[in-house]
Amino acid sequence: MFSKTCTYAIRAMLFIARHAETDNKLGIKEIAGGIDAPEHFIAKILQQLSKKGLVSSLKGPSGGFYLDKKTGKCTLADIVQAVDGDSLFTGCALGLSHCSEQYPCPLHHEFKKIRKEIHEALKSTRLSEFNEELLQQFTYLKNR
Amino acid sequence: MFSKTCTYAIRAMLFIARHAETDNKLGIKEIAGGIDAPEHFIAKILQQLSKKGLVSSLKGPSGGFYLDKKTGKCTLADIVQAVDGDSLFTGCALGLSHCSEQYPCPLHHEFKKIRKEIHEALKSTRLSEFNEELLQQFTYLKNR
DNA sequence: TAAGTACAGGTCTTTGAAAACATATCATTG
DNA sequence: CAATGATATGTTTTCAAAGACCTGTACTTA
Repeated sequence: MFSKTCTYAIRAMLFIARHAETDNKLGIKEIAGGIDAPEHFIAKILQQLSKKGLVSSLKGPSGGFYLDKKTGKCTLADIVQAVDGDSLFTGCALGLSHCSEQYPCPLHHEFKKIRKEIHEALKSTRLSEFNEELLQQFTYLKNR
Repeated sequence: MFSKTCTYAIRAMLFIARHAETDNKLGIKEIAGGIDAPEHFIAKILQQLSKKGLVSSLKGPSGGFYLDKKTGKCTLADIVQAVDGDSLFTGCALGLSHCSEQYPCPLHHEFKKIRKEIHEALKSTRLSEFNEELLQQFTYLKNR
């Protein structure tokens, strides 16, 4: 469903949401260790997200990544779009470039609804909400 | 959503369903030309599907690929599973190996419903049905 | 208080593996 | 034998991953 890069991005952001605040920033090593992801790869992804304003960061000693009031409000849809683009939400399931309402591919109408549901689900989920939810129920981000 | 191989497979099978019958078999060249796919690549995919019994084929002069009563009944879900496996239907959205009902990832419950819908949509669509539908409405399989 | 220095994110380049695509050869059948 | 699917192997492209190096921040210290 998502690209590997995208799943790492989501997991990293969820990890940050759970552990980091303005006065408690997380280093790349901590994040990579916390979600079992390659360090350099997660660094690259987070810098990409930071550039687009989805996560806050600070250089220097005791620096790191964190969420403030602004960045904490970003949705999972924002993350997916920043990493994978919006092909998941708008592209043709069969990869046909000219597929449209007027000239639909055989799967067009079936998948239009499903795509919308996926988009809605991701749009309605803010990182700030996960923060509490994650503390309550048992949800893992590690892969081993 | 699907891999590139998978979209080619679906398009090829839809093309066969529309044009081929037991007494009118389609060669690889015709199929490749009909859906704008690389010839040898589509051959490999169809042989894979043929091996798994999703499409009928015959060697020799005036041979080719076609659908009979048995193969015509296969669903789009069969094709997707044969090519991409069933990771799309069962795998974790975040790629977590231990994600389960008991230890769900943060997206588990949201996506369980969506996955099921995708599976249902693909399962309920038989190639034989598309045959008529395609003849009625204007649906393209080419990409240029 | 202003250089110096260590720390941590940011950028760019290179490597490695896998997916996508192509070529050549073999096997089957009318 | 000729047409056509089956198989095996090779090439290209893409993307995940790693490495080396740059830039900004904050603390130290004379």
